[in-house]
Amino acid sequence: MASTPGFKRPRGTQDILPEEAERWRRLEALVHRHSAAFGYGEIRTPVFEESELFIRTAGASSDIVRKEMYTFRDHGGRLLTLRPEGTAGVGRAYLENGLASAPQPVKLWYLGPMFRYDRPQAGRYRQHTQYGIEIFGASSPLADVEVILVAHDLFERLGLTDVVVHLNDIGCPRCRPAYREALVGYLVSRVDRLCADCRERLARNPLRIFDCKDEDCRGLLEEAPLSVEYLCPECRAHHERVEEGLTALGIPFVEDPRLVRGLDYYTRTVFETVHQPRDTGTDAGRAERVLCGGGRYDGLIEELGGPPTPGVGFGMGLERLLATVAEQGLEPPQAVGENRALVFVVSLGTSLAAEGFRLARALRRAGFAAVNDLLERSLRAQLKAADRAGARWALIVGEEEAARGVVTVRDLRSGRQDEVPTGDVVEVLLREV
RNA sequence: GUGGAUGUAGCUCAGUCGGUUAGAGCGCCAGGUUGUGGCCCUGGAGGUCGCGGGUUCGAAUCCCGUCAUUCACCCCA
Repeated sequence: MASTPGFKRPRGTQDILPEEAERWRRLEALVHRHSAAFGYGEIRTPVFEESELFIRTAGASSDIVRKEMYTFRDHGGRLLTLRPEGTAGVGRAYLENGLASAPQPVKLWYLGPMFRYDRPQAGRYRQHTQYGIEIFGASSPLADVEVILVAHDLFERLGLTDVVVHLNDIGCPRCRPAYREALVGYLVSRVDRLCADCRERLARNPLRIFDCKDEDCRGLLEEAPLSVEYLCPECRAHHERVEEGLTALGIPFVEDPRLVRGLDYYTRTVFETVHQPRDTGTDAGRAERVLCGGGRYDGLIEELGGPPTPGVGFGMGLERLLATVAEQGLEPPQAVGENRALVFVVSLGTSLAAEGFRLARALRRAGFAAVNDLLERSLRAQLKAADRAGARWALIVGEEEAARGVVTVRDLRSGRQDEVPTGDVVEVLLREV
């Protein structure tokens, strides 16, 4: 990264240049259409909230709260935090705007930047973009199924295959204590075989031990009690119906009894959608990518001071999604009506520059993309610029044309050109496009 | 927060054992063609060698620190 200028972008952030920005625009447009097609409404909430909101919902013991929040005090002394995830703010907005009294379920989607003070790595940034959906007011497993379906079908629309859902159920406040006790009981008697990290987890958040990559810990966990074995009858039935739903819809999933989530507000269903390339050939070292993570959070709204309200949703990392799409040689689909042929208006000499602007304006009003020369360059240089810009036509206005009230229309693909009366140019091009 | 690798032109990279004006390809600009793009030819612009310090007669090159990128952890999207 050469750095002639004195300023550099902050660590873990990105500049998105025009070519890449176009891919973003297409993906965002697709997300918009896709969400609407499922009947979700867009919600836009602030990028910062009271710090307490995140502490309360994510949990004081979560990594997000312990070390990843961008927190600051404003001039009024308020303690604020750049949002590290989307659900808390949406839940807050749901309550604050009386959506609890709207017809249920309330289905919302959002897209925007999230901030976490992480160490940057492949597919991980301090500012990243998340697309997420939330369903409030639906306790049925059908809602869980739809949430997973929305993600699955988005991947399908992008042409991504090799995507599989990892599914688990971590129970509810009624059955989790018993499970937690069983797990801790199992591990406490074997604490000497746990790695240092896991000993700490044991006290703070024992479920997280399932995330450990240490071989000894993993071996120990082979025999450990699993949350699905301790589900109460209601949770068990819920879990089974989610699986039935996925099966009925042909959504590939695997039971992953060791999948846990980092945030305290999850109940019952937790899932991750993972992309794992089929060819294990060359870059086998590349870790599988978690594109989407989510689950059910029936306690969230109550935690925020609202009425008991079930919720399910997911968050999806768009940087990762875009990177995965690119790796697979795919492009986000173009939106209809997006592509307008580009016309380059060549004007020769200072006296005709205004005519160049006028022609370009007329073309834009007719729906073309049109640019005109701003450097007063030679004909040769302007045509070269037109070529590089990928223009379909060059319109040439020089002394000779101006004197006769015509413009030269050059087709840059074939090299053929004709003179057309100035007033007819737009019509002629419209016929050809 | 931990460990490894890497920082030379806009981009991808050479640069020998420490040696004098730091190079190539691509890209950019101009000319060859005073009104015709792509191909070709010629020329040109563009560099605090990431930054700071140290060793040395002399540092892109060696040492230390720092920042950034990247890979693996922690964790997550």
